[in-house]
Amino acid sequence: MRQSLLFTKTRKEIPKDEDSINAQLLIRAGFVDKVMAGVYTFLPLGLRVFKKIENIIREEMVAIGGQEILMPSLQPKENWEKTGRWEGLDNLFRFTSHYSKIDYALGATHEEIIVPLTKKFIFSYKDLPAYIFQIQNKFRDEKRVKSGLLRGREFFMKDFYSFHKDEKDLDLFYFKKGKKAYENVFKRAGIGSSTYFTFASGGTFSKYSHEFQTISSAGEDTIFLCEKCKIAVNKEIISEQNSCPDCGNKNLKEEKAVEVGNIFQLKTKYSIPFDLKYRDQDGAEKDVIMGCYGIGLNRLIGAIVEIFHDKNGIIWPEAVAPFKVHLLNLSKDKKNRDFAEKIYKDLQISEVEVLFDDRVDATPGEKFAEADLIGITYRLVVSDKTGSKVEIKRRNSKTSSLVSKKDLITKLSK
RNA sequence: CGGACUGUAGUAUAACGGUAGUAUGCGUGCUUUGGGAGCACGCGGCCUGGGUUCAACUCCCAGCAGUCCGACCA
Repeated sequence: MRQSLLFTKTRKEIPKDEDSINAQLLIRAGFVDKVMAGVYTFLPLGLRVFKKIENIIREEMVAIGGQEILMPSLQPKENWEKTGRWEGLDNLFRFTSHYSKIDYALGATHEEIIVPLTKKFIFSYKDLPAYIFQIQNKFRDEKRVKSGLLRGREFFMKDFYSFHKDEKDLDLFYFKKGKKAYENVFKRAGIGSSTYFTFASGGTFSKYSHEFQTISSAGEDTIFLCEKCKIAVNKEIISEQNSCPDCGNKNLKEEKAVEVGNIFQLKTKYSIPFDLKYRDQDGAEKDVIMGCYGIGLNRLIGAIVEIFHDKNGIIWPEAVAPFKVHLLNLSKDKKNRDFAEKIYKDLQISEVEVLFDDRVDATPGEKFAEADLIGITYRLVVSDKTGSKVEIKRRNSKTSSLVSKKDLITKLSK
């Protein structure tokens, strides 16, 4: 993409209505625009990051057997009444149609839709297990939005639901596959080393739910972690569980963290209200056992920015950067400009994602400052100084090197 | 939901009970080109409603909006 054609612009000034680092940098660099408190538009650069993350999550969900669907945000009141959450969930957005006077909910989560859905297809033990997920926007009437992208009123979530014939099968999937898939997602998104499998409250019929907490001072949760086992305990249950659940270590380290994922064993909590049953081999009718697994995409993006930035801007992990390389042409000389154009084309031919700062009216300082702010992993520079070579520098490195175009393409296209 | 603070050009800010200033941005022209470059000219603003006052952007009240703290977070 040519930067000269990008309709967004970067800003020098810190937005006065954002205190959090993630929102400040994402707005300044032109990844998102704030519409109102807790609601953001994804701009071209931000949407590319979003799609990178979305694809990582999708691949990992498909890898454990997930089948992707897309459920609606607009939902009927009756379904929510069946689970007692029409009144019971205080951050559910509810409203009445002006024409029909019918009540609706905006989906805060999708158990109320997916369980009636599976009731139309799951009848027998032969239909189980089933794994279904979606990546979709959620609405929650938060009493207080905060911390930029970390807690909003509308946000995207990957919600995955598993359906099992018994608790043993759920357990097996939950701990062996579900948990592993989440670890893969966070590892691929670049935050694996700072993310902890965390015991938390909220288990429906099981004692605990499990969260994936990534260490950050911007986090609203406090966790106590066992560095040896890479396991943590949320402060909310620390009085009943004050040691590492794995090794019994009582010397836990206190940290602030962002909850980037959460998995629950729902068991029969939603299958019973909707009467979701199956016929077992022995002819008996039994309740379907469920698990659910969520990852907030906006929050994950915000957490990544909180963790990876410096005073000049964002430092995206390569797998989620909007582009792999940021090519800057600093020269006005036609020969050098043509050389930069050639590199741009060759990178595209080699399928290397590239943002090309081809602007003629921007100064070198401006281009460097914007490149650092945007935070793309590799910065390439063509200028009067680089001659027939190209300067390459990683965003998180202080040093650069000069390479030939051929070596450059080879290095970047693998 | 309770509390605190804040609303001034696109953005970030200043001052003042009596003509609203600066930076940045945007437009035009010239100069400049390895860390948000320079000069000149131009464009553009007091959240909404009420009250006090001769006069309110300024003081008071309410509303709306935003941020932060707390509570809440299936």
